[in-house]
Amino acid sequence: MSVKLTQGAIEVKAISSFSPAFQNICEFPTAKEGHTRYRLNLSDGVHCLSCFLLATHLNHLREAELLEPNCVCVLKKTVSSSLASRRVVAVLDLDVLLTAAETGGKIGNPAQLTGERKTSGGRSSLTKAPGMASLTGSGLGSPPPAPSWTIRARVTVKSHIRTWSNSRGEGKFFSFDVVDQSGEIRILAFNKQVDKFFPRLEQNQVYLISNGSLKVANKQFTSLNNDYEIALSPMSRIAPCHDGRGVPSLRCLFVPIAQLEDKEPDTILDVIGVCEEAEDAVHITSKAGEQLTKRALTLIDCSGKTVTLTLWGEQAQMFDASRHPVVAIKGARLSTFDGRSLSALCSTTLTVDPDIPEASALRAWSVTRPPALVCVILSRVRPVGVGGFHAAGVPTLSLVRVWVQAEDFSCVATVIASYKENCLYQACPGESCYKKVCQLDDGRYRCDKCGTDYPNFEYRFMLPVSARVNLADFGHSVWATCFQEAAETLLGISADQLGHLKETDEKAFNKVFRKIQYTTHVFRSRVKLQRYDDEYRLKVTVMEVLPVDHQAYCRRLLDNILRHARNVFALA
DNA sequence: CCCCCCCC
Repeated sequence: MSVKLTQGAIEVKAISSFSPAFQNICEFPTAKEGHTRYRLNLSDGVHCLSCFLLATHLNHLREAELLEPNCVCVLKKTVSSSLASRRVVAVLDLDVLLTAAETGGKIGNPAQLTGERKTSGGRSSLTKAPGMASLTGSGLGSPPPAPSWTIRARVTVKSHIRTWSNSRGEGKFFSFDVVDQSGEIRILAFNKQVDKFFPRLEQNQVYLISNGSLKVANKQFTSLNNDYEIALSPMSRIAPCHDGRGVPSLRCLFVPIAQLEDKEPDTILDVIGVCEEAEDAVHITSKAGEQLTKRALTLIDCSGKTVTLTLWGEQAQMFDASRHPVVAIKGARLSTFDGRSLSALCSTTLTVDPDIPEASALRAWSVTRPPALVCVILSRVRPVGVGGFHAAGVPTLSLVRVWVQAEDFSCVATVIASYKENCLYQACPGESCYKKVCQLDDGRYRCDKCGTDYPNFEYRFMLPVSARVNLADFGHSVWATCFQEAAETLLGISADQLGHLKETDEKAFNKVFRKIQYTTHVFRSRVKLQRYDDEYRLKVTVMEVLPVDHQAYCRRLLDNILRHARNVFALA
């Protein structure tokens, strides 16, 4: 097997416009704040250049020894730029065409180029700017070179102007977050730059931004996926850019709700979930005597876990909780209240029904899941012991919740247990009464509801069944009660006949129950949340037991989905 | 150079 290197490609500036094949000569790992980045020295057979920076999401290639010296790879996606008069090519995607063993050594005798340029300019992107700074070696101790990049990025959130006064002086400040296709970064403005830039910037607009200086970001105060921030200087320029094509609107790194309990308190993080419940906005007075408006939302995600998110001020008032929207929250603070909960900050971005795959997945999940899904409310889990962590991560108190739109639902479930004791009761024989009767001393049966004594009674069912519901990504067992018709269908015997067996043939009676164990049916059920003192319990009643006819079940499921979708999207 | 962000 042989492959041709793309001779001459190393010298081409517009390397990102095609997919050259290069041989890997060697790589240099660089460690920065715990992250390893690999710089590659690549050869086109004539020249080699060590300006190729492997995107960290490709580190596994190197670490799995797929990208070893002498292998040949094709660069499928790159972004070129030059910062500080030095060329850098970020490698975002590559395929290894030939392994080192297959090439059998270095191809040709390539001459090493330095990648330095006399002129520089062009457009940079957000992930590369920091990479550049580390590659030029202009770290602490030497003055940074004059920055010459321009980024085209969208403002996702803009802070208000804040003034400060402390031992280090006083001044005013605002910041804004921007995204482009490569990443995100926070941009800071102090004092004169506040006056100059604050009025020009609008959320969601795209700008060309140049001439700022990079500084290391304090991760304690941001959820942005960038180790750096840009501070604007008097030389900085910001111009509106009317071509926003390809510039995304928001970048989030969502933490599943179930994982919030593993995160450090006070972390700033991103969460997405369906707004299951929303309190009304309420006015409160803070400890500092400030009048505040707050509103608590309950978010739920595919894990079935929920978390409380508190919104403040305008965000609390403006939020429309009807129709249970998907809520993406970027940069909320994790607190330890009630186990774990979230609080929005001024810099928090809240997006309702965002046009992102995570939202579609949640939406699909929320309309198809059975309404009786049992949820542990993470926010109600009280920490045990010190430090706010749960003993062995086990929730000590959990409540069950019913999906707020609870109503009839159908699911396929398998019987795993049933109670034969007391599954039959002696019911009033009066028409459609069904009230339990008491035997009198004279052998007759009294119905308190009808106020009548009868010579006989009718056996009727009140059959508790534990059924396991299995859907794509979860399994729950639920105790449900089958009344007359449902129980007769399930057991395949009338209450009268079973009552007769109970009195005459215990073996045959027991067999009826053994026979239904591990059988699978469609259960059309009704669910209610009932409160017993301090405890909530789900009350599930089986309305109808149907054979598992997959075609019919799918139709029913589809009806369910459509019905829920109509509720959710308020379609006609 | 900010870093406050509330209430149960």
